[in-house]
Amino acid sequence: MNAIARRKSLDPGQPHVMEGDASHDFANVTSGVAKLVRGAEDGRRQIVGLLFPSDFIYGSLGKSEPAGAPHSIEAVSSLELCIFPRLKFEELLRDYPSLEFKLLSRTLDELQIAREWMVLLGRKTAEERVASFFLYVTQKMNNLGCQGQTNFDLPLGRADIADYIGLTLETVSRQISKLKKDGVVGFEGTKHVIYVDREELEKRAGF
Amino acid sequence: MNAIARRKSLDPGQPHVMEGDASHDFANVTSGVAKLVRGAEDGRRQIVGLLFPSDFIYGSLGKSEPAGAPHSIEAVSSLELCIFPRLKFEELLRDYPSLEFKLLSRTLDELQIAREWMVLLGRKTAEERVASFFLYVTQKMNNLGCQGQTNFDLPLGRADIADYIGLTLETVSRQISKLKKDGVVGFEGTKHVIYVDREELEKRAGF
DNA sequence: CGCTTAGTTGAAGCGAATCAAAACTAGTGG
DNA sequence: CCACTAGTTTTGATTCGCTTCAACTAAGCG
Repeated sequence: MNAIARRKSLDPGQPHVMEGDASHDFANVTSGVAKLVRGAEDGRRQIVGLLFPSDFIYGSLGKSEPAGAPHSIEAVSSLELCIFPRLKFEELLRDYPSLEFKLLSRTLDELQIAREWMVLLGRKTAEERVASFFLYVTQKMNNLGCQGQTNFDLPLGRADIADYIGLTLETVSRQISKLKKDGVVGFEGTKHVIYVDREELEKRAGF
Repeated sequence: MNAIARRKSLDPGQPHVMEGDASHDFANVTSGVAKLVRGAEDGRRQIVGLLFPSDFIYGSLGKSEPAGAPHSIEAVSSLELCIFPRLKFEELLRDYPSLEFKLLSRTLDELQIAREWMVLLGRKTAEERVASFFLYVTQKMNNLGCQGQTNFDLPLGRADIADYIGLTLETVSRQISKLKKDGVVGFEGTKHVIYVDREELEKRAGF
């Protein structure tokens, strides 16, 4: 597996793939966080997913003429990727069925997350969205760093959070201020989280 | 494949799976349309996906202790399913790699659609949402019935459309009225579409 | 036909967006 | 170490698009 892999490093903000690019290869995030972004000419943006270490980036599978990438992939923090050329990767899938099964299982998880987010974007209030976001991030952080550590940096700035949960950055800021005032989350500076009341967040996150 | 399949028929409105149900088997839609629904106690609902003939229903793959279903699956019109018991189906996947590959490919398509919908729910205006919905449905209908036929029944009523695109049914109704008035779509009754100006719809659908 | 459900239309209210400005952070170089 | 600048975050005032509430109309069905 390592034999066919190529490494790539990206600085914060740099794109790995641009919307519409003829695409491409598969990859694996080994360190850092990336965002999947869809943007309009008029400035509107929607983040459709975050990639954490161990997450996959899918090329266009089995398509003879790969379509343009549906969204850009950009580094949020310093990002390390492990890239697999498309054809080589598909060979690999054929040769190692357990790898393909794993990939299918992961993809179903991603689909589940996307649908969860559809509920958030379609039906939740501003407060519920922000609370849900905090729950999602703390869960991710715990899975990675393992264990109940409520002490980590938010992977996104206010503007990116807004684009992820379908609000404006002003509304996000106001809701975070409210959570701070109510003692539901604690901050050190603007990005570093030092305290989280998970139970209260769940109450405020809605369904 | 047919050897392990069981058939099931559902009337409009009937559930195949309820939210939270211990789940389950895999299935294939052979006829009709189904909706995937997530609902809150306070009445809010979000449809996170539609299933047309040939679409798959996923059970909990490879999980030793299947989690509760994240959303219910309900018949929209008369629905015919082909059901495969979970363990049998997983055997099948092991024995026929090409089936698994196909399934992976389909799942990636579903993920793409879900993310497209995240953009709609997070950033589009009411008019853009309704236009996008019409484009989506006409495309689906053409794929199924094949060829440029702009003559079909909407698979959903106003309330379900609203729950699919994250609006209220009143707003949906107003936007459809506007499209009719502007000659972008034509109706016979309230559900039967007899004319669609695809180009104009695309203009109004936003990004 | 009456009856029930689904869809349309109107008026008023509200939550989040927008517009605007101040406060805070972080980097840079004197 | 501090002043200076550019970018981010917070806070405030106002506006606007969609929701809500309400009444009416059309369509499907025993």
